[in-house]
Amino acid sequence: MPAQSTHDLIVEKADALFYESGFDATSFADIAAAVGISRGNFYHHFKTKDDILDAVIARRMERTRAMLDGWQVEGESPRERILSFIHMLIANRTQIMDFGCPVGTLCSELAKLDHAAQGRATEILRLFRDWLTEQMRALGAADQAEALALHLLSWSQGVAVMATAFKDEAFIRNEVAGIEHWLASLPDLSQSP
Amino acid sequence: MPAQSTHDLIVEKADALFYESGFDATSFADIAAAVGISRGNFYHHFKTKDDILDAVIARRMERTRAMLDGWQVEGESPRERILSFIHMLIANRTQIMDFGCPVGTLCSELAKLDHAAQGRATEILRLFRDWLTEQMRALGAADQAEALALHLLSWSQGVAVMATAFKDEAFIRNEVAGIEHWLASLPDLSQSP
DNA sequence: GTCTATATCTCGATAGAC
DNA sequence: GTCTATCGAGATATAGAC
Repeated sequence: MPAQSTHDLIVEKADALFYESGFDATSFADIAAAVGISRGNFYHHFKTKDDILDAVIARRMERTRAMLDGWQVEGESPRERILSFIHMLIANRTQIMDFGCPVGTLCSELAKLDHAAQGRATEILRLFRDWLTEQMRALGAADQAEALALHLLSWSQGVAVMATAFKDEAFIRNEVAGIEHWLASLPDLSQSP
Repeated sequence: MPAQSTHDLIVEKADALFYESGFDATSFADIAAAVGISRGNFYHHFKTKDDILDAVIARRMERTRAMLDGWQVEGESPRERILSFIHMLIANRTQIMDFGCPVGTLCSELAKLDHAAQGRATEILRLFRDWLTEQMRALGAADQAEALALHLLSWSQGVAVMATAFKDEAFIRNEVAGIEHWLASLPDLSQSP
């Protein structure tokens, strides 16, 4: 494995800080301190804060694609693959209770800032939507596939917001059980003629 | 109606700006400009920015209580009252697509800022939770009442986040129809012996 | 590619005249 | 109760030595 470039290290640390403290509240000094370089050195790699945001969003896009590809290969059925998505809420529960969903909270913040990158952040959410739509279609949902995908994505976003506000792990587990029950109740029409 | 005091006017304008731009991104200068007073005059009314936040949260608590009381009086059944809650998503759809839910986004932002007022913001959400729990109990949900209330609150939060990200009014209407269907499917046990 | 030093701006907050 | 003037801190961003 090659040594990580300063450029990539900045993006990695900025990604974490934007998640944990928000984009606006994270300063160059915060990122520089996390990376271990001086503030001045920063501008050799990124000219503006918005450039870093673009790089962070691009990184999240890449990693999301890789994660979805992994679930696609590992899952032996659409239902199993959708469960991989759902179980993110359990796997990341501690971080979610502290900072919410990385994508949902970024979209909400950029909306309030009326930031130009708002559309690019939504693209990450669209990756999930399209992947889930594909799984729903494989379940035979046909023209209902996208609505079901959006509903599931929305459900997970609601759980994340509530978990952050109430810091309630039992609520997360309860809702995840509810989602699993809902998924199981969806009829599988893919074997029909 | 008495003339509105400068104090109350500051809180009203700050409330709107915190919603539309976020707490952190809203400066004293922004609020002062909206109210039409100088920055210096500000500190006669509020000593710190956190004091304004506390006043804004208190205002939202009051107004939420008043709204819930109104629904309680106007609604002729628990089901009707719950519909009043659900239809907020339709009535406020334009603002929600621009800025999300005022309460949910505030809780998320304060969580990332690790702000001391985080718990007070959650109290607003708790008002909705407890009121909805009461309605569910009136429907005969008994020990499931709070879980149903949290589920509905979570559902609405998810719709708000998604609506903000995708700017999709059809999605809101679709989900509201789904919530109405879910509500109608809940058995009413309140008439049972 | 990394550093120090600095410019400029805006922030929250204060002092004091009226 | 409202204003102007100003402080110190910290923000983004730049210049230039090494």
